[in-house]
Amino acid sequence: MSLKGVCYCFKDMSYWLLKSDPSTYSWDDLVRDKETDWTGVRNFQARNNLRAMKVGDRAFVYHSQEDKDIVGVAEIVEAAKPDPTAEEGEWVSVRIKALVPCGRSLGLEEIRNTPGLTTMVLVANSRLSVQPVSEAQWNAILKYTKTTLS
DNA sequence: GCCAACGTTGGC
DNA sequence: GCCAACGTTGGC
Repeated sequence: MSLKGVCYCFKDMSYWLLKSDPSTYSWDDLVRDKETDWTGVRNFQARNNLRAMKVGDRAFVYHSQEDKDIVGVAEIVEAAKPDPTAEEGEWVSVRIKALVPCGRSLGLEEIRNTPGLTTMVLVANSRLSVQPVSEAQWNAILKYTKTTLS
C-alpha cells in the first residue's frame, strides 16, 4: 500500500457511537460473537448515519437503559447493505467487529460533566441510536477511558 | 402541509 | 414504573 493511501485512510476515517440496550445485545455479546450485523435500526436519521459509514470507521458501543455508559470500541467491517430483518422499507445494517473494551467505562453523567463532551449528540438527543462522534470527542473519550487501540 | 394523536425510547 | 422527548402516522 502506498503512503498516500495510508494517509488518505486516516484522514477519511469517521467516528460513531452505536447505542444498544445490553439486555437485548451487549458489548459482551459482541465480544462473544466477534462480529455481528448491526440490524434493527428503524429511524431515518440513524439509517442515514449507517449509510455514511465506511469500512475502517470506528464506533463506540454505548449501553442504554440500565448502564448508560460507553464500554467498548468496534470497527466497521462491511458498509451498509439491506437489513435482512426489515420486512418493509429501505432499512440497512452494517457489519461490525469488536476491537477493544474500554479501560474503564464512561457514564452518561460523567459525559455531561466533562468539558469537550457536553456537545455530544448523546447529551442533546439521547434517543438517536446511531450517532456521529467528532474526532476531538473520540480522542478525549479514548483518553478518559484509558483505552488503547493497537 | 399542518397538527393532533399515538407509539417508542431512554433517563430518572 | 413514570414521564418527557422525539418521531411517525393519518385526518383534514
